[in-house]
Amino acid sequence: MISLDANSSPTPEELPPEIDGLRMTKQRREVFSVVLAERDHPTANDVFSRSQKRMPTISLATVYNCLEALVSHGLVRQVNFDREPSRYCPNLSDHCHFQDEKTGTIHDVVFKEGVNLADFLELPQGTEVSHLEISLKGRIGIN
Amino acid sequence: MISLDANSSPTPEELPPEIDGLRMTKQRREVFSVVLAERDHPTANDVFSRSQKRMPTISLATVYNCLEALVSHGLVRQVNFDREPSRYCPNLSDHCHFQDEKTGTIHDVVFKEGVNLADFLELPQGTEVSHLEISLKGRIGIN
DNA sequence: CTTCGAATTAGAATAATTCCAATTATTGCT
DNA sequence: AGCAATAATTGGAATTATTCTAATTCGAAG
Repeated sequence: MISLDANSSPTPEELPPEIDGLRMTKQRREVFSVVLAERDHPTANDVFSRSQKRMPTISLATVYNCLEALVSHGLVRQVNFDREPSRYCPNLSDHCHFQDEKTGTIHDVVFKEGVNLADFLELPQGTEVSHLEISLKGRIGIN
Repeated sequence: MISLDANSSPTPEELPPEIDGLRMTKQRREVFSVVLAERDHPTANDVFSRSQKRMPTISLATVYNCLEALVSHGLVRQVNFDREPSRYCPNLSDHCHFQDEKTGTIHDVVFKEGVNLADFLELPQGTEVSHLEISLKGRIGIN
């Protein structure tokens, strides 16, 4: 299991050759380590420019490919706000996202203990939810 | 107040010359009536082609302008699913959206009675939520 | 009727993302 | 190890929803 400890994220070299059945190529390790390192919900472009520091030959298409691979294998979450560019989040715990309207910064927001979807939504019986995204926007009171 | 009755939506001519301080031009009335008429969460393009039936000279840019005006005046809601084209929804009651993965169809999902955001989210105190979007994807059980 | 700001229009521009075809890397086999 | 088959990477072109621009038209107010 990959550490989600804020103070020590793995370097690309520290990542194993395979995670959850996903072959970790050099580029995927680089991209994954970038997403793990700064948990600031970077866009694909952000990931691209950060990756280029260590791996100047990586291409933007590859960054998109790697992110897509990581997302579809459940190692990274894709975060969308309206029509803004997608962002990427390595926090796999159940949470949603709040965007500070002032700065654009995105914060993780966790659900209260024991909260369950079916508890607050009038879903038709038999509905299977495979994907849920909750996006909030507003201002943070305390600064 | 505009009727949200599914069986009788207003024709453009029936819409007043101003709603909520928004001047209702011919085009805005046309666009609004289209969104009110078929509550199937059309994209801007859908709205464009439907509007063209009655008003062949309307332009896509105008449809975007009108939708933006209606949205920013709170007469229509903009609905986003991942990176798909935005869709538009005239249902102003508190609800969220469920996309059937099989068909792509979007359904309104209402909250259970008396449910409140703060009840299930661990929001930092003083946070002001100005905008909330909940998007679900999955399969509908009963057919 | 004229004026003036707002709305509309067609088309160009933008920007995120995806596609494509060619190259390169990696795996599995013998 | 050598080789074939498969998968990943690459750069650049293509796509597509949306926004912008500049010119025209509309409509309300005087």
